[in-house]
Amino acid sequence: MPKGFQEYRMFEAEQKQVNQRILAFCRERGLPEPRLSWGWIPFDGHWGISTSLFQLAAQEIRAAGLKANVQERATELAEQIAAFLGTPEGFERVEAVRGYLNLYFSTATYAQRVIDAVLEQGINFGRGERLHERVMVEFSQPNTHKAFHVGHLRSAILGDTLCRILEFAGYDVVRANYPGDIGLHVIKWLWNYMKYHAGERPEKDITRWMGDMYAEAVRRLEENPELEAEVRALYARWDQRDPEVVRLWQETRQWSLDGFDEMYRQLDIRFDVYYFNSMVEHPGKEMVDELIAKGIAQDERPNGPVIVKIDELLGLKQEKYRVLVVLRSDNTALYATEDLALAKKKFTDYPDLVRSYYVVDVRQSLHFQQVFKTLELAGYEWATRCQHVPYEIVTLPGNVVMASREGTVVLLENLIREAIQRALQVVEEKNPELSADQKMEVARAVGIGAIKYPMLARENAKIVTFDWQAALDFNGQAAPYIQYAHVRANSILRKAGVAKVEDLPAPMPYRYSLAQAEIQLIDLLSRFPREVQRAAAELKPLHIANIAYDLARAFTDFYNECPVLSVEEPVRSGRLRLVAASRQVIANALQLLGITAPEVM
RNA sequence: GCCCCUGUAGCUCAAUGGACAGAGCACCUGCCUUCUAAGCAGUUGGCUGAGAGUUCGAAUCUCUCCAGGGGCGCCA
Repeated sequence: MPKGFQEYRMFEAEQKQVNQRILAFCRERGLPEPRLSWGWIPFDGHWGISTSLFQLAAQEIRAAGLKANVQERATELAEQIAAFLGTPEGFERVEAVRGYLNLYFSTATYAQRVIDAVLEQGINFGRGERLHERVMVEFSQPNTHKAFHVGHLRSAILGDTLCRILEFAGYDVVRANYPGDIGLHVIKWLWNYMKYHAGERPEKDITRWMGDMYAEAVRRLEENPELEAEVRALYARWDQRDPEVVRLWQETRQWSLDGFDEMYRQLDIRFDVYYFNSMVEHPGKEMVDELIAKGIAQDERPNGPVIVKIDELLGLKQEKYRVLVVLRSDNTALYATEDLALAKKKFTDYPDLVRSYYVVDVRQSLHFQQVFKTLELAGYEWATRCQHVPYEIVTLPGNVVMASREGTVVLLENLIREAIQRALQVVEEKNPELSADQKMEVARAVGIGAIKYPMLARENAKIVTFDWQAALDFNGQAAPYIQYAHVRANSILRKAGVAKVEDLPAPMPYRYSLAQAEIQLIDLLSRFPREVQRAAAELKPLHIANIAYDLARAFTDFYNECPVLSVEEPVRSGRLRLVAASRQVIANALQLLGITAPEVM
């Protein structure tokens, strides 16, 4: 649990006070010290804190060595405690229901507290106190000289959102990219280019062009396997750092990087630092030498590779980490070689990292466990601060894995274009009076949001199945629904002449009787900071996706049931402030998801 | 053979160890002179893969099965 977690509970003080009283109650009756776990009342439209007394009842019965009915005793206790508490300061009502104790907040003051806090803190509502702890998140490791497809999107979106959440939760975050800019795939690409396309340059759709060129190279080599020799020769030239090859590699690599930049820009994803695969090739080999010198790695060259028998070194009887190959028998580097050096480089560049996260496909779990354990064995104290954040892949319907070679890919460029195009059609239909620029702006927000949301609104460990129909469906539980709630809130405020917080009515206690929808909405607003901390602690954007949708739904209920502009004072002012607060928290949640909150739709 | 993940409504997914397991999609029926219908209301839909255990209480924790997916010495 991050430091200061308790502070993110908005009603901590009240809860403590009630806890004290219940403690006094127990002492008075000679009951065991209760261990109460407080939660919110789990019914829509009910607002307050709640605990069960089953545990206390069970404790008591056990301590006394009695055989009694816990359910009945808990019910009794709840009733007795409710009577003992009366109506504590700040609460409106206390009720005992079947072993549960529910304390309802005085909405007049608590509603004001929540709404005022949101409006005062604005874009910072929900932001955790700065922890002065730095973490690095490595994500979106795209291969240059290849296509970028929807399968590659999850690491990019998940990583970006985790960065946003961790930063908001209070961490100093370093966003790292790790492009695969060298390797056999690059050499094949260069070979094809030099032989058949010398001098050509990509005009537009750079990434697609790069991908097509790679596919062409693969096809040529499949059709004429004897050409492999040329590729090997070219790889040798690269290894010698032949100036012509290096120059061409640099130039063409940049084309890919330019293409990626364009996609990152459209997706609103940025990086603080780029580590390139090519940067860690030689340092990795040096680390392998070091491992051999330390007696951790075994050198079987030239008849075998350099390996680390991790289980043996740890003295494990059962296989767990198995054997990691850290260098090929021909002295060429593997991913493992490079990952050793990369991990070290990260901590050399940022010695104060408390965590070094790797947002990478779950299939590489064992690989990372091996690499991190090897580094630990080599005596690097920071090795235990490295952590793999696994996620499941994106497949096509029928559990078809996206693979460029199989032609089973949805190119990101196509998806973005289609999504925006489709969104534009819908805007034309729904809101024809907007200007062309506005329509395009909305279409981008909606199209990109629709792409991102499904990748974030499920467990990291669950496969996302991509299908066009679902991706382009803007109805229901999806980003546009949340964006639409934001737009509706915005619309009310606009009509009320509220352009900024200062235009709102003054802070006020909510003395009028709040509708269920209002209570539900305020309750959710108050939960947002907790969800931020939870998402950060568990590394799960899902929690933010859920609260964002819940907020949108609660606001939509409110919108349908509670008129704002046409209602009498002081209800009008109170609701106006609630609308402004709702808009703010929905916007904050969307911001964490990397989804634009539009003003109009 | 060893290890990891998943199994909840027809489909896609939620659910701080707690109160009647909830949404969306799809299907059906309604609702635009009232703050934007990308919306809302209603109807239908479940022995949470099976079994045991821990617990006052299990979709959630443990174990054993079953089913599906993934990983496991020179792929990335």
